[in-house]
Amino acid sequence: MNRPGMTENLPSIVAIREHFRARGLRWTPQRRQILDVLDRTDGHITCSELVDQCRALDPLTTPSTVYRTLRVLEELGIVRHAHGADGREEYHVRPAVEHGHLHCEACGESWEIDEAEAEATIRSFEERRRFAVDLSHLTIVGRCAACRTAERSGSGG
Amino acid sequence: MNRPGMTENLPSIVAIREHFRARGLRWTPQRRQILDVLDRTDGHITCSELVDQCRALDPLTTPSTVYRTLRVLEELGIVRHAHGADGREEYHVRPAVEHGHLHCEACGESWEIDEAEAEATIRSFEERRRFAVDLSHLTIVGRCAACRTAERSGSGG
DNA sequence: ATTAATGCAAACGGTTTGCACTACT
DNA sequence: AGTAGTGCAAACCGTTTGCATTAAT
Repeated sequence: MNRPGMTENLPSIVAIREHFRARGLRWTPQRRQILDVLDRTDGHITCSELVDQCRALDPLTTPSTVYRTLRVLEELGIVRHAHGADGREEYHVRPAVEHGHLHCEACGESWEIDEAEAEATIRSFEERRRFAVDLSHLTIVGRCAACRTAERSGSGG
Repeated sequence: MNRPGMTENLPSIVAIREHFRARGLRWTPQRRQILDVLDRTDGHITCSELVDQCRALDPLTTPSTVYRTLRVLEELGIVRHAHGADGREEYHVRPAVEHGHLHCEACGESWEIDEAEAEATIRSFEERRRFAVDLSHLTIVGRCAACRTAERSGSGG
């Protein structure tokens, strides 16, 4: 999560505002609000989480506005969406470095996969198939070390 | 796709019927029909595709029955579900060998990834994180060789 | 006869849309 | 003033559920 006043994941709000205006898009309080929430978001967020968090700041927040804004932000390249392990739409705050996710199907925890970590994967598909893996869309599901250990010791449930 | 009379992906229908009965579950024409469609399916199928195909055989097919049967089949270990690149539920006909999918975000085509092909991926996460990749749940999204070539020659969209 | 499974129709949750209104530019 | 964006409510799509009925055992 970004520290207040620091934008690690997002270009500065000011830069984004200019980005909007340059395209003839308007800068509204709702959009600003959404960007504020995204700026505080670490990694990814689902649409409904975003709606909820915006509602915490402004109870009048409407889902349709959030969804529409998200689409605009994606067109501008500021966020990207992918589908999480449960099939829901997840928006990634566009990170300085693209990354994927590792998701444990036992405990539900997830972790980021950076390019270094995905290197073997990316390279193997590049070499075998000339297939360019989209790291930001990569979600690898399986079982994490902790859960595997727990399974081994616990009663096999 | 299986040739008629050959069941490569599924245990034989007879075996499955016994599987059902052994558990006190009932063998109905609807279930048989669903299994027939699954048996002809190569790799994976979405629920609605399955409903459609069943309807082609029997127009009276009801979605709820299909969804419910799919859940039972998953409990019996006969199929597995995952989420495709678009977030929809996809059922994999349980294959002799588990596999994942490679999905091209440009042309929408997809291919199977067998264990040999996923080896680098599986091993790298095992080694770095002790994370056991669930190959049958793996969907790697990116751009295939053909689309990359097309992009290079065509007008950069 | 027993009780699991079906079919229907309604509910559901996430997402999208049409439209009149608001407000940024 | 002009037009993009908002808010609302209704539509939508895939999926799930409750319940009375049907049918496999």
